[in-house]
Amino acid sequence: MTMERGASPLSRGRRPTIKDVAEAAGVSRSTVSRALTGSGYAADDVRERVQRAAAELGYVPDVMARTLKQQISRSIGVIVSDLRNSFYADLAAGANGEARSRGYTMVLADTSLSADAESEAAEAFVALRVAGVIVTPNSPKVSTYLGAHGIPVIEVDRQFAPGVTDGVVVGNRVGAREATTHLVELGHRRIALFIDETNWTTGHERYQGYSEALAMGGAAVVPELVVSSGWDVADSHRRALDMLRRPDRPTAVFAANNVLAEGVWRAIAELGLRVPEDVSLVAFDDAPWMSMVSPMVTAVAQDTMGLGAAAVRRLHERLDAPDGESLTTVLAVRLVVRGSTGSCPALP
Amino acid sequence: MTMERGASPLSRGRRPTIKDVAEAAGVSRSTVSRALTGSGYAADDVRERVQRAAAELGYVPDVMARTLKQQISRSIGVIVSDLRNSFYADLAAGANGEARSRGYTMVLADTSLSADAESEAAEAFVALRVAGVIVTPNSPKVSTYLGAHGIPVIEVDRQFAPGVTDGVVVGNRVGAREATTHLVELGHRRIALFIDETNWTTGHERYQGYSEALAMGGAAVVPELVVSSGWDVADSHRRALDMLRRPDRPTAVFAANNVLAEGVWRAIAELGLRVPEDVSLVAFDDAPWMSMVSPMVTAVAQDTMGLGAAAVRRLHERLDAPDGESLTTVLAVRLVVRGSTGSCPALP
DNA sequence: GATCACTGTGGGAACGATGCCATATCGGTT
DNA sequence: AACCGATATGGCATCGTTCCCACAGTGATC
Repeated sequence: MTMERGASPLSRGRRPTIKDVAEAAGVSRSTVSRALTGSGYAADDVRERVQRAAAELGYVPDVMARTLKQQISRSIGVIVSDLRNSFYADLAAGANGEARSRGYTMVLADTSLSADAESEAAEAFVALRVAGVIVTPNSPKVSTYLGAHGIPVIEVDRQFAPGVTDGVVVGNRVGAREATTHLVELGHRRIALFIDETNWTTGHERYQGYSEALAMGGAAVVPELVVSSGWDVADSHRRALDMLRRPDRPTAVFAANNVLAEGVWRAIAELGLRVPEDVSLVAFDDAPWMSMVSPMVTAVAQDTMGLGAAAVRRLHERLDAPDGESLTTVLAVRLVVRGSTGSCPALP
Repeated sequence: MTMERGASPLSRGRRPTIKDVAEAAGVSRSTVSRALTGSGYAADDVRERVQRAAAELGYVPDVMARTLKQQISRSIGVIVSDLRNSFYADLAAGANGEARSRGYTMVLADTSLSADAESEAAEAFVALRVAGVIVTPNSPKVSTYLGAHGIPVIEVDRQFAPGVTDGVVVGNRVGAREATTHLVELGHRRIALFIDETNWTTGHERYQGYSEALAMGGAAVVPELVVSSGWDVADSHRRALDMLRRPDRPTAVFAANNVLAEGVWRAIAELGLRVPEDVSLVAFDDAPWMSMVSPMVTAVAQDTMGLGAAAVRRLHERLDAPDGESLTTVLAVRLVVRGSTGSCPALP
């Protein structure tokens, strides 16, 4: 960033173009281009003169024009569901860092959980001719649409088209199994599951992990203990209240994402239940608040920034090898045991 | 990779251009442009034919080319300090929503608190020829640089160049005064201030508010109770430990942002102090965790998404009137009294 | 002294879209 | 019959950049 002084040549309306630099340096536009980008011949003295002229004029190449000519974009699109959720914010932060270090800019779209906004964003990215798109998809539509337009897509966190589209996800099944097994080992058998949905991709896998762990503990899935409540604190809060008020309430709850965990936590607090004496809680995704509360919440921690960074890396591999086999990267998760999980109250 | 070479008309590799649409519809490029954008004459049947051809080809206009020709960009740059901090994430979410509703795309740069990254981002935005930039600045440099390049800047949350650059901030002084007055009214006099810095813009104003409230309560600022610890949880945590271990520890703490509040909260928990019996805490910026912990933290709540949205609105006003007087918008804050603040222990 | 390789530079055609201007057609008026 | 305004369309320059190609100069080799 070169700073300009007072009456800079910039301050008069029109932005300097390569032509202005060429005239100032007394060479042709071609030579300026070569001198500044470093591709092709340029005598040392000429190069220096051009660079000085460019600096004096405050010339900054127009990325639009360059991209138009080269037909190669240096920006990536990122579509996330909800920036206000720390998970997506961290994801975006991770993607941003990796993109920056590779000289890419990041165009971000927060869909606020709206399907329309997701499609809109995809269209905008096609129009912008981004090099690729990273998305936490809510349906297969985005990937299909972008794929049809020849834009590489990396599905993150959830993956609707494994084998067709690249993906970067975490070990959902293993993580959910570890979390639930942890509860089983503490003696719990009536373990509730709060989850957004159980049919697709990530939700399905977490449900599988939960169910496997129960089976290994000799218990079965009790349908009334499985709550599918979407991505909504209010709803999960209400349904947690209902469930925890019942006399045959579960002794432990596994909340499959940080939003649902928040609803459950609020319900527990509201009912004055003691954690973990009355009810244990374990969450998938270690949100910041979970280590602020008391007791701290046991959680399956994901390297969320790493997820974003890995997605950008995967995208670049894809750009380098457009026809390579599509790949799903699975990142490890880690169960962080904290105070919110304890022995089942029914047992000694 | 399977996705290419489907049955779609797109899959010839090359993306369809306006020329392809023109040929398919049997008209000229000009006519296509007029028919699709709706500016200028186009017979109904021709318009329809063109639209159908465009739809069939999956034609999406190239924003780059359009922008280059029109010299008017429909994207804005947003520079925030740290997306992982809920404050900045909410700000970005607010800006994104408002931008989307106005048909703008958002290019986001997270500087990770690095000054270099801030400059880099500014440069990238000049190169991208964005319509304007919204920034939570860490120095006056960004605004100066972008201003010199004729790019409108809106400074958000902090403002280094009031009267020169537009700004959108909150009532820092009033908010800090209310927070501190609340403590004073509860009988506190030894009130510590944790703040990032006290010399510029937002930090200075919050310090002023704190100091005014103390004065109104008949107390003076005690330098050793004012901790400037930057944007760093670890540092504020350590210094809070030091301060709260002393026998003459403060009876209340005002943490001037959510990061510092986190450090203080952790220190309080670590020392086993009771809140608010042993020490009261009030924070500036109501982060999500503050209503999850027990007791909940009294905080000065800002409409953070509103801040981002207001910045985008201000930017558009600026674009409509490039030479208008520069303006600083001040958004109201609201003290949310919760359980973390109580009567001073020394008094009855 | 002709040929060649190499260095260095400029001219000009793209890239994909827009929008000014010229032109064409047509019903209606002078 | 000439002219008009309105409607409708195409031709072409243009935005800022890159990069292919032509060309000029310079030594060195045959």
